[in-house]
Amino acid sequence: MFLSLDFESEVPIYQQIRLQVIQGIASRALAPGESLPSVRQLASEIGVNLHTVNKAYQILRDEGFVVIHRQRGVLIAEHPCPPDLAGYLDDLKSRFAQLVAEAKALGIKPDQIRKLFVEASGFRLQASDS
Amino acid sequence: MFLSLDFESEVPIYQQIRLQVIQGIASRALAPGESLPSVRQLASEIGVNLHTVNKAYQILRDEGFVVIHRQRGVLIAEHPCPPDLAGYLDDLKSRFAQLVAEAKALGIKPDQIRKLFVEASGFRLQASDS
DNA sequence: TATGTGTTATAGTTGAAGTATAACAACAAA
DNA sequence: TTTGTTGTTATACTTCAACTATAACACATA
Repeated sequence: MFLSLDFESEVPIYQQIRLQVIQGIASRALAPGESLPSVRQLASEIGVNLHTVNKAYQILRDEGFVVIHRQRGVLIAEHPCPPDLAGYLDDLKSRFAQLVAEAKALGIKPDQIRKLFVEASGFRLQASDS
Repeated sequence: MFLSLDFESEVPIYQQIRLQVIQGIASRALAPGESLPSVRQLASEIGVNLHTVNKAYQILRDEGFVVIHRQRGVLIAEHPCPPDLAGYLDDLKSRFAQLVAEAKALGIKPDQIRKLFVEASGFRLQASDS
């Protein structure tokens, strides 16, 4: 599979799995309706326990990224959506604010912060373009 | 002091301290050269152990936010700056990218993501304004 | 019936987070 | 000199998250 794990990282394995599945959805590498490996299959593939993979899948389900059918397995949701949209947007805004505050506190110029955001997001600055 | 801690949070106490000091610097509530409470003083104030506060201070020092003098205590750096600027910028960009990827994967429209970033940062969209 | 899903239960190891005490080194002030 | 304050270090302990290991269960399908 497409996963690359770092067992030395301070980021828990189940979080690394979660993050990369999310990246896969965002980059269209994982399409709606597509099935993920079973918990046992993925666990065996990456050399971790069944429960570690299961934890990642449970969180992805709770967050609205995937749906889980008892026999069909774990599928990318047709239209991924957070259960509490307003709450999610508030939270996302807070996380943006924390990143920006940290950069500001370290003397990074607003122009550069904006530039990093644009590069990271692929968005154009101006509303005139896509 | 200005700290508000949540002992029920999954975010470690030393991280909460760190985050709020950073916010204080970014918001100018904490000025360069200003001194923070001593480890014992702050620990007693918020009802935690000396080592928990010390851990937060050590990290803030390693990240370039504060300087620590053995007797003068902990001071906000005159010009806070990450020890490895290039590495920090790369990391910041990755963190932006992860937030954006997550929002995209959840079907949040680019316009709304951009709007949240603008609101969170206080920046204007266009380069024409400050 | 056999196999492959996710799910649940139990028990154990490892390491981070936090606490509790104590002591040390360095400087400032009484 | 003595006292007090600073950060620092050391040790030991508790609690809990992360992860592992095994086993069993419920459900659907081939």
